[in-house]
Amino acid sequence: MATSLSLDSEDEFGYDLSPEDENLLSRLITDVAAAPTSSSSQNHVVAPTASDLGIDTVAEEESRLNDIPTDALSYQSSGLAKGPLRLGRHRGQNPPGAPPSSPGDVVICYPDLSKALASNDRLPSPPQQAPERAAPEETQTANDTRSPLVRFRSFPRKPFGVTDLTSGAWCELQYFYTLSRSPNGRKTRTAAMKQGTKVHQDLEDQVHTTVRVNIASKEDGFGLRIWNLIQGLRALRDTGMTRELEVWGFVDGNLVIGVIDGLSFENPDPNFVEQLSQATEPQGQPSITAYFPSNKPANVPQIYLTDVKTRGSMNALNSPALLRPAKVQLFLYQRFLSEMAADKLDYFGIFRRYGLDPDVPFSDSFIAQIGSLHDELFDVDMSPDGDYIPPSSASTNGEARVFEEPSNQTRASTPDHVKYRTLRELLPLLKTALRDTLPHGADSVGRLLAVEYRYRGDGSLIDVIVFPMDDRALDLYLGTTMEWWRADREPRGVQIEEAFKCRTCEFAGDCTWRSAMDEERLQSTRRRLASRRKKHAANG
DNA sequence: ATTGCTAAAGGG
Repeated sequence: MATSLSLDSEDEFGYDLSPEDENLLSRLITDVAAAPTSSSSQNHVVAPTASDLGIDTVAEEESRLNDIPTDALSYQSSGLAKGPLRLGRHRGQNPPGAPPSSPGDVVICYPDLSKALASNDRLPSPPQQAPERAAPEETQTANDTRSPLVRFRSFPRKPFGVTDLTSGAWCELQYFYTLSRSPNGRKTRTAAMKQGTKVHQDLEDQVHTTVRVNIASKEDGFGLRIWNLIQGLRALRDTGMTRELEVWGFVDGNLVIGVIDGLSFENPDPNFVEQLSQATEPQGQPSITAYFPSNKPANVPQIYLTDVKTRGSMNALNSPALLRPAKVQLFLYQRFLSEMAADKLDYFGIFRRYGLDPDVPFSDSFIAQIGSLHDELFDVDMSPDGDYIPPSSASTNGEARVFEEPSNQTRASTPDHVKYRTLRELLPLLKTALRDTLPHGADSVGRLLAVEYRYRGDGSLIDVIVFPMDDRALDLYLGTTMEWWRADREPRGVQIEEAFKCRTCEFAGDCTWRSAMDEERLQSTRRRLASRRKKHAANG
């Protein structure tokens, strides 16, 4: 095809892919399959009729705080909950301890976990600790022989994010430097990134409003994330679209977290369908999206995934190098959501990875707060005749006796009524929401993916790039990118054709890649010259 | 008004 990955045939950069693999990999770069679609659909600002609450993410996830006595840290944190935009009525009050936040008047107030984090995780050593004879494991950050996977993404550290897996599509070495050299293992935020965050926030605010929820345990925290997911799925089903939906999946047995920018029932490019069927895997069962008359794709409503990228100029040009990480990103989202829709996700594996006990009851405070947002949490109204049903089953293990004090007004709903008290009990509700919104399993998840380029100035739509899901390309990419995470090989720098990336890289100064590359080329040239000399000698 | 801190992604 037009451009290969520019893998040098002499393997100068350490690649040793088969021609077929090489071809597949190159598709990641070159397959800008669709011409940019018109921007006619750019004002589909969804009126947030808003029966639903989508609760935004939580400051939890500090499962790594495990080795620190949690009481010493006074593990009292909070997360953000998002509610409908126009919320005429308020059900219930904020529970005691909760700030007087109301939808529309959003209070963003994160707990200060920095000390807890610093002492346990990211920093090589606690600052107050004497430098004398520091633990050898803590000091040798430069020549640490452990794999990046073990060093940076194993318990009690946070799991993989989709970003972890896509960053290598830009430059593996840059990401490795980010992980190992940056203070918190993350990239320095640029002004462009901050603006991009704001554009994303503005978009999300069109469908959600923030409410704050207090978190008293890590189980609370993950419970909130599940509630968020449920509410996001319902918003998708009820309004046709939602934003910032969290998805989970496993790659090589590793948990990976992702957040899908946009989900909608609207096909990003209806004319693309025929081409799409050719891109799906030929073997295996014929996809329902195939063009055979018997399996009309139009009969199955599908939700389509979008990722928003903001640009600094209205006439932003898109190079394949820029698109490649976004493709991997959307491929991963597509796969994860498909697997969740097909009920193939191992939720208890997720709990295990986070060190969560699926049977630990949510905190009283958390239940009260969620209960004020979701009536369904309680089964008060669920009995057919409206009678109060004693929680006989619930009290069998004694867990129902959480409130022993007489309940006051805000605790009118006793835990006896609570239907979803634990992560385990919450799971069926999530599975139901997945079935309701994606009733055809993986076939409910569209295989057409879109990158939406928006102008950072005002968020207006610049361009949309549409491309099909490509499982083989994703598998191939994951296979190669996991190699360096496992330390089966060194992380690679950019190809020489993409050296422009180094211009904006904060590690360019002491990056060894270029000199190493020069050295390799030098030796390669020497080899070539040597063999040529031999040849000459033989001939002459 | 904007920044840092949890999340992930944020841009190039």
